[in-house]
Amino acid sequence: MDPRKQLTIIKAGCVELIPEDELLKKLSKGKPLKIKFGADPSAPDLHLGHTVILQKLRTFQELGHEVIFIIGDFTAMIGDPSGKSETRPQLSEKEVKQNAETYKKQVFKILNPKKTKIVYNSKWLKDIKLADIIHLASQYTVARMLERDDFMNRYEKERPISIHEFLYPLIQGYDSVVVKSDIEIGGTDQKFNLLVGRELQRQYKEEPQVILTMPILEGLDGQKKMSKSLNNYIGITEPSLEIFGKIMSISDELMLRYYDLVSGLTPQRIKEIKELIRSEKLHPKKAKSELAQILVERFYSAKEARVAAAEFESIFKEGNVPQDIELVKIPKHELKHNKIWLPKLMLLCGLSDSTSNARRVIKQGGVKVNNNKITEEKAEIDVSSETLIQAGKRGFKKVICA
RNA sequence: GGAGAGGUAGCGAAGUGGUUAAACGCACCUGACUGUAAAUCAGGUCUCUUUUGAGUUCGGUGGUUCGAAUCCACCCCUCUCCA
Repeated sequence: MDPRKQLTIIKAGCVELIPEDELLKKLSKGKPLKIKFGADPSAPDLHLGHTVILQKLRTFQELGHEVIFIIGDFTAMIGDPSGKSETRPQLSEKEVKQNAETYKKQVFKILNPKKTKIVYNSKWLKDIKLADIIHLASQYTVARMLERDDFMNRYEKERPISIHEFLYPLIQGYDSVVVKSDIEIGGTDQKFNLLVGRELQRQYKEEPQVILTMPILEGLDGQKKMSKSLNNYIGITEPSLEIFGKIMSISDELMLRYYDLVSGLTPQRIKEIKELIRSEKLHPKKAKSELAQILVERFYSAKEARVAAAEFESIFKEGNVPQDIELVKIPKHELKHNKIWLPKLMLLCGLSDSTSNARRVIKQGGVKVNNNKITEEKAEIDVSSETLIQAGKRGFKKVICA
């Protein structure tokens, strides 16, 4: 494809492309480019936030380029401090390996395996010599390290910065040298690291990579970045109804942001949708439902998306209960004359973390048993036959004695 | 190595001997209203206890005291300045 056309497609939705003219030059060579993406396997499951970049990588693949997917199994042991104002705990080798496997499996929900090369950076890092590291470290100064936002912030706020954290950008950059990447892509919080890679390639007499940063997706709260540890994420392996429901619960404002970043629609189409909402020709709830369907379709199928949408309506509009509810078996020894104290039951089937909490929720009117609201915390429930327990808007469990 | 500052519940931050399970803000949960949106209002947020109550919390360990997050000792951790 014409390099200029490619450039336009590549630029869509990205925050920065540094430098643009170099990319155009690389594209003009007419050869497939190596697109580097480094994943930190400390987060075992992929979520919607990761897909912002993965979709872009896929676009590259569709344009005929090759993705080098680096699993930072070695660097994970350092723990990139990006976006966090504190040192991350170091992971054990075993944890890292497990997480890396999960990653590998999930990534191909989006990427084309034929155009993806997965590599572990421990391959070239595990035997690296101290002398090499010293040489590498000599390429950068402390002052330049402190240019990085989160280092500077922590420095100013008198928060600890460990020396080994300085190694992270250096080693990540060294990966670029090793794989001879043409382009490296990352979130905006990775800008510094990506630039270090570019710089190092230059020092090691390689052609410097172009860097491309993508926006960071906000989590369900609309404030902080989406991450598993903040529990504000939508996992791509979550059940379809769960994904659907989570999208429906985000704010309208956030929905527009998600349209921009993860809908995969063309910029013109997104603009149209925004305009329709603004002029009240399209109800925000409808727009949200459409977005939810797009996403379920992406991770499952069109059919699954329709089913999820229908079921969602059935549950929340008509007050029905979901089709598939986990059935929890209650051991006999917990029962007295087939009955069990409700808070205890909620604890056993996972609707509450403690009986204290269960009691609170009951008192607040958030619990239904077989569709009858129970506000008496002393309630004893007969579980000799299958019984439906609801806690809050989303907690559904069926219980029966084993 | 020397001098100083600091470590309180998910986070931020009060509290400097007793009515403090610990103010306040954020976050989160439940209910009302809705579109499972936002805004708003009401209630809640250590654990156990089927009401009464109990137990464990304020970096760690000991101590003083009728009584400690608050006082003392030692230890661990963080930051700043000096070397």
